[in-house]
Amino acid sequence: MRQSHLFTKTRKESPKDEISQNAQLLIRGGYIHKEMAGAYDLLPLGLRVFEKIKQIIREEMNALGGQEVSFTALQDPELWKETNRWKGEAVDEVWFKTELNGGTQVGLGFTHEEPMTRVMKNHISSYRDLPRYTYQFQTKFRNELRAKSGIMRGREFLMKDFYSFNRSDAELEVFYEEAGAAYLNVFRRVGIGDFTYLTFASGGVFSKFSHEFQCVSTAGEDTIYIDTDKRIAVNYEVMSDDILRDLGISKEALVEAKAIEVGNIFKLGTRFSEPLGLTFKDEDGVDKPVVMGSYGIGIGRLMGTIVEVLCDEKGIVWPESVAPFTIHLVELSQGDEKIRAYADKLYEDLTVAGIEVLYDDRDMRAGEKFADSDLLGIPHRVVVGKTTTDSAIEVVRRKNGNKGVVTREKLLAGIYHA
RNA sequence: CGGGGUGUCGUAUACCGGUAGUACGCUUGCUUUGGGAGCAAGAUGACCGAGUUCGAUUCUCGGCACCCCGACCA
Repeated sequence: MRQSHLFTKTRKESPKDEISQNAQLLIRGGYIHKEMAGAYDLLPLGLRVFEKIKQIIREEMNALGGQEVSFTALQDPELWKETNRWKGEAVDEVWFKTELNGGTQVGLGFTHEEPMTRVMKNHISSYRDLPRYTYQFQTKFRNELRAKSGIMRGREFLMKDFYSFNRSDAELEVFYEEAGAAYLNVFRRVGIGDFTYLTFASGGVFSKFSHEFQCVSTAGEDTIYIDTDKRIAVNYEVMSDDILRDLGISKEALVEAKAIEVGNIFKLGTRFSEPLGLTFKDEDGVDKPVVMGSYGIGIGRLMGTIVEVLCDEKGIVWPESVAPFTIHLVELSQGDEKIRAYADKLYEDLTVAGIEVLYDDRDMRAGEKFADSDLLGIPHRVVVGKTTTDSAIEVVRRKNGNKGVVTREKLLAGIYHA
């Protein structure tokens, strides 16, 4: 991608209506645009990051046996009345409700347990049909009383929601552990593994605990207590001596921290299968309710968290796995046609080699190009200038500023640092 | 939802009951050129509505929007 063709521009100043670091940097870099409180547009760079994150999650969910689907946002009130969740007060008034032209009420989904369960009724009738796992990347609507923290808590957001359908609590238990491990894989792969802890949290009405994945950050809204040796944590909401005893954690070992909830997994049991009539015949011909679980990750929140946790005073620092491009090629030809031609050719060759390159071919001063490059946070900056030769091309690593030279041959082979 | 605050070019800000200024960005020209250049010339702005007033961007009221604190957060 030639940067001169990219329709977005960077900004020197942060918008005054954003306090959160994630939104400030993403807006300044032209990754996103704020449409209204709690609703953001993804611009080309932002969409690229989003798709990278989605693909990592998709791979992990597929490895769990998940089958990808995509459900409608429109929700049938009758279905939700069966689980007693159509009433606004039952769900903290997060419903966006609207109506069809004829006056029929519909809702915009804030989660999908009900419709997912209903669809599975058409396909699950025997123990031979189980287990089954589904997931989707789907837009959720939540009418939050107060949107805040930039893209971390929006009124419309893309969520990966995964649903498990098992024969028994024991079978769910085994799967639940696998799902937790897959979640840790996701957070490791997107670059925040070192800061993210499996956290015991309230199980609500369904079970003793649910598990959250909490990423330590001063931007977090939750408070957790971390056992750094065991790499687990307890949410302060459920913190008590009894819980610590159950978990075999000593109080002295705990460190308090603010954290961002980047994922959450729940054992639902038969909370939805019973009222909605999702049952199967077991080997003895007896009807039993399906045992369910649900597993969520907010994609935008995860993107915001990566920004919050890894950025520095100059801007965003993307891990290679989710960066919009791998290389930021910056030419400093300043009117020198030879340098310009060299950079053009290098851009073409890198692209042909299958490397994702953002090519800053704009006619600007070096300082401005470097500042933009730092702000955008692409992992490797390749600088083509007066001193560039095939045997010595300058590469700077964004995350630590380390500067080195590499041959053209190595660069095209995907080796960016000597 | 309770409390507090703010709405001025694209962005960030200033001033003012009587011609709305600055910086960045944008256009044109010249000079410059490895860390957000200089000079010159331009274009672009008062959230909406009502009221007070000779005159309102400024004061008052209402609306809307946005931000912050709290509450909330399967």
